[in-house]
Amino acid sequence: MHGELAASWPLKGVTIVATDKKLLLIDGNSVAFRAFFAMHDALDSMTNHDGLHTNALYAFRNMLKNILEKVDPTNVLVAFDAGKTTFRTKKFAEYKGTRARMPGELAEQLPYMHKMLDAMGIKWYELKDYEADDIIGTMAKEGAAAGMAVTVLTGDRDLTQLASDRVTVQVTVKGGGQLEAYTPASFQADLGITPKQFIDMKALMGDNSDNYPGVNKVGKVTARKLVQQYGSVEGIYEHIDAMKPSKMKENLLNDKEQAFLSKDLATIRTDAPITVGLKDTDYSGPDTAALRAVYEELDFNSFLKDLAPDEADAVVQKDLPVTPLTSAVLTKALAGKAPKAVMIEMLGDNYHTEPVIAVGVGTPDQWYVATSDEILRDKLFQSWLANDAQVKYVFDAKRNYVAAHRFGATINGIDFDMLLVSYLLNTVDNSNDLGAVAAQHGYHGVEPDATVYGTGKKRQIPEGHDVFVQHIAHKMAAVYNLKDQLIKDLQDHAQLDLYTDLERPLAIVLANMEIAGIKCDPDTLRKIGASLKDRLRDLENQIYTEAGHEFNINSTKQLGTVLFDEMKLPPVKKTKTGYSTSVDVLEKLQDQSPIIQEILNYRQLAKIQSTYVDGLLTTIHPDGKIHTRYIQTLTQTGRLSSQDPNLQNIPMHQDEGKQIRKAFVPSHDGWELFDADYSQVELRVLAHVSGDKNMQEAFKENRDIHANTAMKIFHLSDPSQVTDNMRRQAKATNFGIVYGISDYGLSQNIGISRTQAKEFIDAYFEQYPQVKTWTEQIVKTAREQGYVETIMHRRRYLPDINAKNRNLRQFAERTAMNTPIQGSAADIIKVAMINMAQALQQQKLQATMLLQVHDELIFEAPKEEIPILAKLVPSIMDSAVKLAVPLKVDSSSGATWYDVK
DNA sequence: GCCCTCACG
DNA sequence: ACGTACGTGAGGGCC
Repeated sequence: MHGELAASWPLKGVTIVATDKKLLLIDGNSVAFRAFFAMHDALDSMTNHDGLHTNALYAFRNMLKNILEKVDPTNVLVAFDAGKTTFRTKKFAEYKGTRARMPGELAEQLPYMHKMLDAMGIKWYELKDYEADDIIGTMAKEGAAAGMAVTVLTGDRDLTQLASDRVTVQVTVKGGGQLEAYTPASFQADLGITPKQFIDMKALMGDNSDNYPGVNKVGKVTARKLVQQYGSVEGIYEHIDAMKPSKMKENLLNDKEQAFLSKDLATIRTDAPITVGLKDTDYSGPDTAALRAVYEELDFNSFLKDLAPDEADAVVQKDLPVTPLTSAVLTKALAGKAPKAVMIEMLGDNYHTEPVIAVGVGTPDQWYVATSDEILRDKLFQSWLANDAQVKYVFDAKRNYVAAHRFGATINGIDFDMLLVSYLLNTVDNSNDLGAVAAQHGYHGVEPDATVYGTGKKRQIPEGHDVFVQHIAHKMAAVYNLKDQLIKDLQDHAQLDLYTDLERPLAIVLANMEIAGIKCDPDTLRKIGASLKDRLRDLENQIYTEAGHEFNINSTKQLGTVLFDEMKLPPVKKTKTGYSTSVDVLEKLQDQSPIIQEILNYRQLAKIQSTYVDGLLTTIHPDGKIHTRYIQTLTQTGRLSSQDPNLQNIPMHQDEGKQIRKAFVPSHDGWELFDADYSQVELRVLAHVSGDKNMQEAFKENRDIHANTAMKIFHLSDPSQVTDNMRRQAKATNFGIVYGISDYGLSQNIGISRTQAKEFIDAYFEQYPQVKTWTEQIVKTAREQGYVETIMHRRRYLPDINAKNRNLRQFAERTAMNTPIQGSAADIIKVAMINMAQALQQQKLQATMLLQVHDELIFEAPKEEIPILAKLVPSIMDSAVKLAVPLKVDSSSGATWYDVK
C-alpha cells in the first residue's frame, strides 16, 4: 500500500518504488566530458605535482558526490565507451565521424578516473563494440525488471529515451552544476511524446553531432509533429500513401532507407552482451585508505579533508615548526646560502602606510616569525635583506620592498615572486590573497587572510598567538613549496624571460617610483577648489530655477525624473535601472533646454571638485608627496594600473580639469618635471605584428598616420585634400581597428550611419590588407590555442572564444585582436622603464622616474640635467625593442605637470 | 556592494 | 533578433 502511494510521488526527481533497492547508472564518458569543460577555465591551473591535469577529475568527483547524496543508491555502475569503433560504425561508417578527438588533457585523466572509482568501491565497465549508452540501456532494463528504482546520470540527452516508470534520466546542465530530470511525464509535458518516441523523432531529424542523416528538410518541429500523428517511423511509412503530395512527402520517400538506418543507430540497445550483473554493482562506500592514496596522488587536499576531516586536518594544517624571530636568533635563522621565504605582513592594502604586524623568514625546516616590526630595524637583518647573494622567495616583491624601505631596509636578491609568476601564468583572478593563489595552483591548506584576520571593520590580528604565527608560517611554506612548480610552468609557457628580464626587475623599478612619489601642492588644489565651489553654486541655482525646484543633481534617478517626467524631454536611452543621463544622451538634448548645458557644466566641474580637488587632497602624505601604488598583477593585457590615488587619469583634455596638473610640481627648488611619451605606439605595434606594408611605409616615412588613413579611406591623392573632419574620422577608424572594430561601435563613436561606418572599415581593410588578414588570423589562433600572446609572450586566455553565446564570443574575438596590441605596447614601455632606471643609475644622475601613464613617463630632475634627459630618455624609449617600424618619442619639460604637455 | 557616470591611455 | 568598440579607478547615490 505504502509502495503504491509513494510510486506516484516524485521526490527530488527520483521515483520511489516498492523495492528499496536503488540502481545508479552513470554515463562515464559524457559526464567526464561535461566535467572537463565545466572546469575548462581552470585547466592550466589544475595540475598535480607530476603535471597531470586534474580539472575533469576534480569536477567528476564533485558530480559523483552530488548524485550519490541525492540518489543514495544500493547499486552503482559507471559505463565507459570501449573505443571508437562499435557495431554502429560497422553499420554506418560515418557514425560519429565528425566528432573531434578527445582532448589529450582529458584523455590523460581517464585512467585516474578508473582508479578513483575503484577506490570509491564503484564498479566501472566497458564493452568492446558497444557504447556506454548500450551498457546503461541493458543494465537499466535488468534493474527495472528486478523492481529497482533506476537513475541514469548523463550529459547526453540521447539517453532520455530510457526514461520509464522505473527509470529516471538525470541530465547535467549548466556545466554540470545542475540536473534536469527526464521522466515519461516530463516528456509528455515538453514534447507530447513518449521517451521511446524520442528515438523516432531523432531518426527523422538526424543528428549532426552523431553524424547520421535523418530525412532531408525535417527538423525538430516537423519530426515531432509526424511522430505525434503517426506514432513512429514505421507508422509514418505505413500511412505514407495516404499523405497529400508535398515536398515533405517526397523527402520522406527519398530518405526512407536513411530514416530506418537512423532509427537503428539512435536506438540504445537493451540486450548488449554484457558480462556484469546486478550483483556486481553492489555499492557500500569507498575504501578510505585507497581513496586517500588516489587523492594524495592527485593533490586533492580539500577532498582529503572531506575524507576524514580530523585526520586530514592534521596532514594539511599540521603545525609547522616556528620559533620567534628575534635579534638573538638571527645568526641561526639567516645561516647558510639556501633560499629562504620572507614575509612582511600588513593587514591593509596600502603598504605605504599600513602598520607591519609580523615579519617572517625561513625554510620548511624551521620558520621564524616576529609579531612586531622591530626586527626590520636590526642591522644584521637589514644587511641580510640587502645581500643580493641571499636568495629570497616572496609573495608580492613590491609590497615587501616598499614596506622594508620604511624601516630603512632594502631587499635585494628576490628570486621568486609567487604573485607575479601566478599573474603571468594566468592573468585571471589574481587576488592578493596568498591562500587563494596557492589553491589555484593546487596547493591547498593555506587559510585565506579573510578567515584568519576577518574583513572590513572586524579585521584584526587573531587573538590566538599560535594561530597568527602558524598562518604566517603556512603562507611562507606555500611560497616556498610552489616555487619549483610555478617556475616550471613559466618555462612550459616560454615565459621565463618575461619574468626574469621584465616583470621581476620592473617590480623594483616601480617600488622606487612609488617610494619617490610626486610632490603635490595643496594650496594650488585649494585655490582651484574655491573657484569651483562658487561656480558650482551658481550652476546649481540656475538648474534649480530651470527645474522649478531643488533636487540632488548628482542623483541620476532624481535628474531623470526632472528631465524626462517633469520637463517631458524625450528619453534617448535607458539603463538597467531607469533613464540614462550620460553625456551622449544629454548632448542629444542640448538644444531643447538651457538646463542641459548647465547640467553638463555642473557634472564636469563636480567631477573635478570631488575626485581631483577633494580626492587628491586626502592622499597627500606628510612629506608633501603623493605615493600611488602601481598594481602590476591586475590588468588582463599587461598594463599597469594605479590606485590610492589613480595618477593615470588626471584630467588632460579640457582646460578646466587640466588646471589640476598645475598642482604637480618637482620636489626640490631648481628642479623641473620632464615628460616623454610614445607617439602612436599601439598603431606602430599593429603595423609590426600585422606586417602590413602600407601601414609600415607610413610610419617609416614618418607620415601623419591618421591623415594617411584618411587619404586611403577617402581615396585622396594628396595630403592637402585631407580636411580636419576626414582626419578625425580616420583617427577614430584607426582606434576602432585597435579595439577590434564593429561598424556599430564606429558609427556611434563618430556620429555617422552604420552603413557609412561599414564603408570606412571596408575601405580601411582594402588599403591595409594585411591588417585584415592579421585580425582574422589572431582570432583563429585564439580559437585553436585558447589564448593570445604579446611580443614578449605575455598570455591572455580567452575561454569564451568558442562560446555558444554570441555576445560572449564576439567580445572574446575583439579581445583577441586588442590584447596583443595593447599588451605589446605595455611590454615595450616596461622594457624602457627598466633600461631607463638602469641608465639613470649608471650615469649617476639625480633625475628620478616618478610616473608611468601607459605610453608616457614623467621624471623630475635638476634643471641642469634636463638637456641630458632630453637626449637620453627618447633614445632609451625608442630603442626598447626593435620593431619593423621605428618608435617615435616626444618630450618636453616644465615647472609643473601642466606645463610639460 | 552595486550602479551610474566620467576621468585617463 | 540582438547588443556592440579595448584597458582601467574613483566618487556619489541608493538599498
